[in-house]
Amino acid sequence: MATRVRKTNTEQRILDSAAALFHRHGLRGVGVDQVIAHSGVAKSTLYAHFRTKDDLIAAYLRRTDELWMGRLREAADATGSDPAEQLVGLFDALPASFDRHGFFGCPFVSAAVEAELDSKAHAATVAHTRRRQEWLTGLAGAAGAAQPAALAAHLGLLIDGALASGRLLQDRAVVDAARTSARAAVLAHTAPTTTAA
Amino acid sequence: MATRVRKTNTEQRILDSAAALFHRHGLRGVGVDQVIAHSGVAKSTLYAHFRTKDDLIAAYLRRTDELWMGRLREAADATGSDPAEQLVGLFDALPASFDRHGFFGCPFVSAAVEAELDSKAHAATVAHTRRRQEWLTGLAGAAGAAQPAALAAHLGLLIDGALASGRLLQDRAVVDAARTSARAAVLAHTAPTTTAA
DNA sequence: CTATAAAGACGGACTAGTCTGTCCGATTAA
DNA sequence: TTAATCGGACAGACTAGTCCGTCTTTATAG
Repeated sequence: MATRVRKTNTEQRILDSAAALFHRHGLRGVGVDQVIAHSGVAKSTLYAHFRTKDDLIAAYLRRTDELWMGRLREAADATGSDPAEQLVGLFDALPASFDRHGFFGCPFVSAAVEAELDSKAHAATVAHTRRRQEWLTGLAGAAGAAQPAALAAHLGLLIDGALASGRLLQDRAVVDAARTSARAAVLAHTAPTTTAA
Repeated sequence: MATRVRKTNTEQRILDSAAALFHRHGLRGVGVDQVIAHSGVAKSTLYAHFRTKDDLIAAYLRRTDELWMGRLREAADATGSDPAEQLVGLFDALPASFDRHGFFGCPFVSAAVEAELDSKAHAATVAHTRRRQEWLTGLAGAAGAAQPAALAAHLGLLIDGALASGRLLQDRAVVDAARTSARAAVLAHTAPTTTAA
């Protein structure tokens, strides 16, 4: 028990440092030496918990996926029980992410840029994207969209765009633009009479 | 003259290789040795033309900026002379980019992820983003938008989102979604009666 | 209460390879 | 002659990952 607790603490400490560093400087921009220096952990300890740097990155991305999806769900739920409203409300999670981590964009877009196609890191970004799109597709279906997957793809584009463009423009106002587009897209896809792409 | 031509040829050859490699594997994922191997140029020649790797990256990004802006302008002009139509038509340049280079996303988003804040590469991404937004803002003003800069930011978000999300989802259908949103945004911003964010 | 054993973490040297950037002599062409 | 290029050796810094001896904490047995 006690050992289990300590072990968890160390792993979390490593992952906390990894998250902070990877998010700011990118995956390839951070060496394991920087991670151990930031976390105050011995190199051998890091490698006792993570077999390779790729494994460490994958673990960081998995934890980020959980955090990220949790915030999206929270923001969606906070708007009530109407799925159509939730699809718009989830965008409230974005500015909070800006404040928390700085204007450094979406960790998964960054990872997609930097990870090799055969790495566990790349697999983790694919898994996250799929999870997110499945969730969005489910909500879109509940909202009565004629083509739930198409609406989900549209909303995914708006989420990724808000983070990518927000980083390039260094301006969080793009989040409002994304929400405006999201509302229009949800309306167009759930309109009973008119059919929209 | 002849020397000027040869020099230009060599430089172009290096930049061609750099563009192909950087676009596929990222800035940090490509070493100068790979660039010289791909271009068939001696290392000393590369360093005769570009003082550092950062300079090479910045030159690559400047050339990409010109290419990129050129394609956007072409696609916009191809739709006619109505600025509002042009703002939607420029999205036709996006799928062509997918076909040409593969699903590797926006070079400037990638560069923003990988470049250090004090590098020339980062400065080049900022310059490109600014150029693009100024052009969009001008078009938005000509189209009669109440808040040209806001509409431009909205369209920038859709462009970046289409490329970022297109890469994550590996699906070019997002471009259509982006264009749909763009049309709605242009209409909302240029509607004489209703004021939209 | 004490002795012992196990587990986890520490510190840092070390290997082996990659990276950017420099330098020099030979080659080619105007 | 002069300018551009080539080919490759080279330095120095950085990289991921291994290994080993030591320390501290905790659990257990007597």
